[in-house]
Amino acid sequence: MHNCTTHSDCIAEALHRAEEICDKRDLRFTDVRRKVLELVWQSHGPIKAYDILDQLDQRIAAIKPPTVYRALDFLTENGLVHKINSLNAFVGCSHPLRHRECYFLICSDCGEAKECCNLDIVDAVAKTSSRNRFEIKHVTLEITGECGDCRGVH
Amino acid sequence: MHNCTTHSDCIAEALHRAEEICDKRDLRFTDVRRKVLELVWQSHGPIKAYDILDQLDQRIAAIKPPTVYRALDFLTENGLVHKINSLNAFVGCSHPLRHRECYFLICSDCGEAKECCNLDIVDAVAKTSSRNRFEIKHVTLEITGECGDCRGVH
DNA sequence: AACGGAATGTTATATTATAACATAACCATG
DNA sequence: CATGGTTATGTTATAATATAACATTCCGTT
Ligand SMILES: [Zn+2]
Ligand SMILES: [Zn+2]
Ligand SMILES: [Zn+2]
Ligand SMILES: [Zn+2]
Repeated sequence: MHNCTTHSDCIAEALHRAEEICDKRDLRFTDVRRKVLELVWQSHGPIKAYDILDQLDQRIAAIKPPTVYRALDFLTENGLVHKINSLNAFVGCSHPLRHRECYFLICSDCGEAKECCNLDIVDAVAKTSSRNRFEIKHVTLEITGECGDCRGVH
Repeated sequence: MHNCTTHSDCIAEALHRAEEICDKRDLRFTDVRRKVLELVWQSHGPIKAYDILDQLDQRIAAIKPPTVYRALDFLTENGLVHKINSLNAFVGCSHPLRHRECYFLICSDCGEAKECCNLDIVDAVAKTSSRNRFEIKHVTLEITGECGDCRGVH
C-alpha cells in the first residue's frame, strides 16, 4: 500500500515536520493533535475518523468523537492532513508547505491514495476560475480508478 | 442563485432529456426516479438527500431514505445527477451526454455550484494519470471559493 | 396466468459529524 | 504567583448522512 523505506522513520519525520510548522506559526501542537497525526501517518493511507477514535481509545481512556474531529480540523486547516471527501477519510499531507497544489489518485482496489502535484492542473484550474471571476479558496481533486500495481502493469 | 430564463422550462427540459436518455439505453425512468430528478432540478442547485426526502413526503406518503438514495444512485450512475462530495449534496447534470468532463465552482457564500467544462483540465488530468499508470474511473473536481456576483465584481 | 428480474417498501441500524455547555490547561500581565 | 482572558479538551446528547437485510410489488415475457 505504500513504499516508504522505513515506516517508523516516515512517521517520525511527519511528526517532526508538523512540530516545526506549528512552532513557526505559533500553533499549539498538543498531545491530542500529535497522537491523531501519528495515527494518521501510522496508517499511511486514508483513515476514518472513527478508526482513529478506536485506536486512541486503546491508548487513552475515553476519547470522544468531538476530540478527534477537532484535532482533524486543526490538522486539516493547517495543511498537515487532507480530508478525502469521496472516502470520508483523512490522510497525512506529505509536503505541508506546498499543501494547496495537491490532488489524489485513489485506487478503488488497494485503497491507496497517492498524493501528487501537477502545475498544468494547477494552472488550468486557476485560469478557468479567473475566467469565471471566481476566487478560489480550496480545490479538491480526487481521481478514482485503478493503480498500475493493481492492474499488473509495469 | 441561477439564471435560467424560465425555470419551469428548465426543469421540463431536464426531465425530457432524462427520459430520452433512459429510453435510448433501455433504462426504466420510473415515477420515483422522475420525482427525485424533478426535485433536484427544482432546487437548481445542490440539494441534500434528506431535503429531497422531506419534499417527497409532502407529495407521496411514507417515502423512506433507501428509496431516495436508490433513485439518486441510479441518476448518478447514469450521469443525470452529480454528487458533490464536499457538500454531501446532489445537483442535476446540465449536459448528461458529456457528463464525465464536468467540474464545479462552488460559492461558499451564495451556495451556487456552477458546472463547467474545460479541456485543459481534462487533458492535464488524463496526462498525469497515465504518467502514473493509473486508469481513471471517475474524477471529482470541486473548487470552493467566492463567485464574482458575491464579491461584487463586474 | 405464471414466471423471473427489477424496483420499491419497510424496519432497523450503521456511519459520520456537530451542538452545547462544563472544565482544564496555557500564558500574558500586573 | 495570583488573576483573568483565551484556547483546548471533556462530556453528554443528538443531528445528519447512508446502508443492510428482507418483504412485497410491479412489469415485461412467455
Ligand atoms: Zn510510511
Ligand atoms: Zn491499487
Ligand atoms: Zn433552472
Ligand atoms: Zn456566490
